[in-house]
Amino acid sequence: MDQLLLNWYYNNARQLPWRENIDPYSVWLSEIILQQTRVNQGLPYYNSFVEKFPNLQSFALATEEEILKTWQGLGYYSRARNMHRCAQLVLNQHQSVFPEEISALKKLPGIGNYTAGAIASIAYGQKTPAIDGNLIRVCSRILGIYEPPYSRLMFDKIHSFVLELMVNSKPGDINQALMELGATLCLPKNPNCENCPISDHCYAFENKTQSELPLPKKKTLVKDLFMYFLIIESDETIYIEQRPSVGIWAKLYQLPLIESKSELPFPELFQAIATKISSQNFTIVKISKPIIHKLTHRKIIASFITVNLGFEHKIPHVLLVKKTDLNKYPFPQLIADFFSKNHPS
DNA sequence: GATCCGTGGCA
DNA sequence: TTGCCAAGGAT
Repeated sequence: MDQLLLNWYYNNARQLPWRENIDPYSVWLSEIILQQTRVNQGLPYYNSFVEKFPNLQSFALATEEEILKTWQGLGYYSRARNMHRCAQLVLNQHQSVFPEEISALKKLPGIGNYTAGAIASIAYGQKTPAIDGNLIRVCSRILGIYEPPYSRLMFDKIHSFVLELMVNSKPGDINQALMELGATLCLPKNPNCENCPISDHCYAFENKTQSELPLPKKKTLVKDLFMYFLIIESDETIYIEQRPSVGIWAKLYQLPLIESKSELPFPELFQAIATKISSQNFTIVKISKPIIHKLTHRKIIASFITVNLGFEHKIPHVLLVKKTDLNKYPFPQLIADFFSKNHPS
């Protein structure tokens, strides 16, 4: 089965930049970017990172804010912060070379079971399965695994199956071929079994049960979150602030924010604004129609409130910046969208 | 093990 | 329009 799979892979693999010159830094960079992210979405980011930070040293010596700015719009920003810490650790403790041992790789920030396996197998040729969502889907169908996805039992079954495929084949190619199969043919819905090189070996294909494998994941509860952003600006300047170092959009920048788990009635909102800007001397010019911004686990209902400040009042704990400098700060997509519509650079 | 952490494409 | 979920990791 490994030969069928690899023949298909070598003839059908997409040409991707991280597959051209394989080195640990490129593998690491691409694997982190592609966590929970489709190739089409991550590809331009990979190219930007390689251009700005062509090697591990340049990545490690950049500032965290530069990394976050380059990451802006890709989501799951802890990946960017962890990558920066990881690069500095590799630079300072591993002589700028990623370790080969799975156990050592997993100690690095942002590198878990999957990514450690991917780096070890693709960059260093070790016989180590890299089990991601694609392998969960592909292997659960091939083997007919009716276990909860991401359960220990399922990982163990997939691990031993993939290990067998690697006995006489290049491990990095086996992992990538299974992922490529999952990403292009063995899709969650309407899999393209007609073109699958190993459908003759597939339990789900034989039993026509592709649609029920793998078993569905638990749905995450989505809670409402109300955000009231304050637009406090002059012709050339505007107030922004940095978010806390934990939680949603950690360390990114935004307009001064009032946040609530429920909708704020106007009197409470008015009082919250006064508290936020430490002044009663202001007027509300306009409140935008709410914008819905969906995260995995939150439905954000965002309003943008235009506020006129009293004469020469300075707001504590926020930054007064030139609008022409806004492109230097990393913003969440919600805020970046606002600026692109209202302050096109 | 369960929850937190983005964004966007697609049916 | 809504739901699904993608080359997952940290806590």
